[in-house]
Formats: sequence, C-alpha cells, structure tokens
Amino acid sequence: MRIGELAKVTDTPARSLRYYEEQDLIIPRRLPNGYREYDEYLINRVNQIRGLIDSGLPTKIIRQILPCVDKSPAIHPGDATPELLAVLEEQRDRMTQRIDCLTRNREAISNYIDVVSETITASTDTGAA
Amino acid sequence: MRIGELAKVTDTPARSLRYYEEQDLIIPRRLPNGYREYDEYLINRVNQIRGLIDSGLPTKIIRQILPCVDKSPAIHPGDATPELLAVLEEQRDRMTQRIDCLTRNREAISNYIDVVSETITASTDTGAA
DNA sequence: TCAATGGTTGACACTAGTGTGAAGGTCAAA
DNA sequence: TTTGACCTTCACACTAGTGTCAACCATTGA
Repeated sequence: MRIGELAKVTDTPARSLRYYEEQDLIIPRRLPNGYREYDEYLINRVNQIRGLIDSGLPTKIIRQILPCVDKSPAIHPGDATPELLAVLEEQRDRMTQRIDCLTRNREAISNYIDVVSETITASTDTGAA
Repeated sequence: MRIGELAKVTDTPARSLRYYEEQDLIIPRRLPNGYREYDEYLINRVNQIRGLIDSGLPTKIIRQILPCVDKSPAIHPGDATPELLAVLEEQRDRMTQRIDCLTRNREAISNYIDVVSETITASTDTGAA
C-alpha cells in the first residue's frame, strides 16, 4: 500500500509517516517511480508508534525498543548488547512509573466523575438549583 | 519554602516551576521581597504534574484535571459544568488507552529482557561465542 | 491532451517544554 | 561593606512532532 492508504487506515497524517521514516522507525520500500510502498504488517507498527509517542516516549527511545516489541518480521535477540539491555530495563521501569501515574490519576478522575454525576442527577431529580 | 528548595525536593528545574506557574498549574504566594513562597502540599502537586507531562498530557489538559485529582486543599465539585464532565471523560478514556499501550509494550519488553538474559546467561555458562 | 489525484522533496512555522544567560534585587555572613 | 548565594524578569534558542505550502513528477480518465 502507498502512503495515502496507510495514512487513512491508521488515521495518521502522511506527514507523520514521513517523519517516522526520517527517524528510522519505519523504512518502506520504494516503487520504481519513487513512491513509498508499505507492507500490511506496518499498520500495527504505526499504531504502536503513535501510542508510544502519545504516551510520552520520544522517537529515539521508540527506535530502540521497537525491535523487541515488534511481532511482525523476525525477532532477533541476537544483537542484544548489555548496553541495550540496560536501556530496555530503564525504559521498562519508566513505563511502569507512567502506568502507575496514569492509573492513579485516572482513578481520581473516575471518582470525580462519579461524584459529580450523582450531584447533577440528584439536583436534577429534586429540581434543586 | 522558596523555589530553590522546592526544585531540590521535587528534582525539578526552577525553570519548569516558573513555567508551570505561567500555565496556571501552581500559583505560589509572594513574599514581601517578591520571592515565590510555596506550601508543603505543593510538593505532591509538582510530582503529579511532572508525571502527567512525562506521560504525554499537555499542561492545558493537566490544568483542567488537576482540581479533580488534587487532594490537598478544598475539592470543589461545585463548578462542574457538563462541558468539563465531557472533557474529563474524554481524558479518562485517553488515559486508559495510554495505560493499555504502555502495559502491552512493557510486557513485550519484559519478555524480551527475560529471553535475552537467559541467552546471555546460557552462552556465558556454556562458554559459547 | 488536459485535468485531477496523489506522490516526491524541501522549507518555513508553530506549540510545548526546557536550557541558558543577561541584568538586576535581597539577604546573610565575613 | 563587600562577597556570595539565591531570587526576580526577560529573552533567545533548542528539540520534538506536526501543519502547511511550494514546486514538481506520475498515473489515470475524460
């Protein structure tokens, strides 16, 4: 598929797809006319990337963890240096922190929503101002 | 406490604290000489803010959800408009998405780390190249 | 053949958050 | 009283990710 279709199915601006390529997150093949050609399995990867960016990870980090997370083509734990291992462990821990922070705050928001909803419902029911 | 101490205990650049103030996330009192004066309870709030920023939330959103999440001074569900409620629900859902994405990827990384660690251990044990 | 559509690169601009430095005020200690 | 640490505002710059536009090439269909 070409960039327009990938953009459509992943709901991602083509501009971003080119940027991800520039950051070596996705390397599409090229058609004879120079057009980018994307394989099906890259749909998942794009969604993966977008989710991680939205969760605060910079592309530089995503590039490092992507091969470990990517299920599509060959997984290659062959070139795993101790340095990469250290990076991965650090990122795993940072992700844990993010998850905890988000979870705490989501619970608080949910609580708040529940309380407020009840209040609104009650005041509506009783006709109170 | 003044900005320097708050910066130290929260491990946050004073520059950022001033920026958060500019974004109406934290409004310190002012001493007679113009210095910023922060209450103890703001330590938590700073950590909250940093965690959320690190998790991908922009300050504009944080400003909206902070009153609902903040446990320190008075919680005021009084001024909860339906619009705010909608914002909160949307953010709650986006946070759920982030949590899911981070969780999935963290698991994948953990898995990878385990596999690679075993490989390294094994090759070390057997003396294999 | 010409228009429409979609692809290419390149450049400039913008927001968010932070780094950094200038120029200056405050205050405690020597 | 002067030094030094800490504070103030202002401003410029930088990275990351994206928007947007210009100028141009490719493919398709009327």
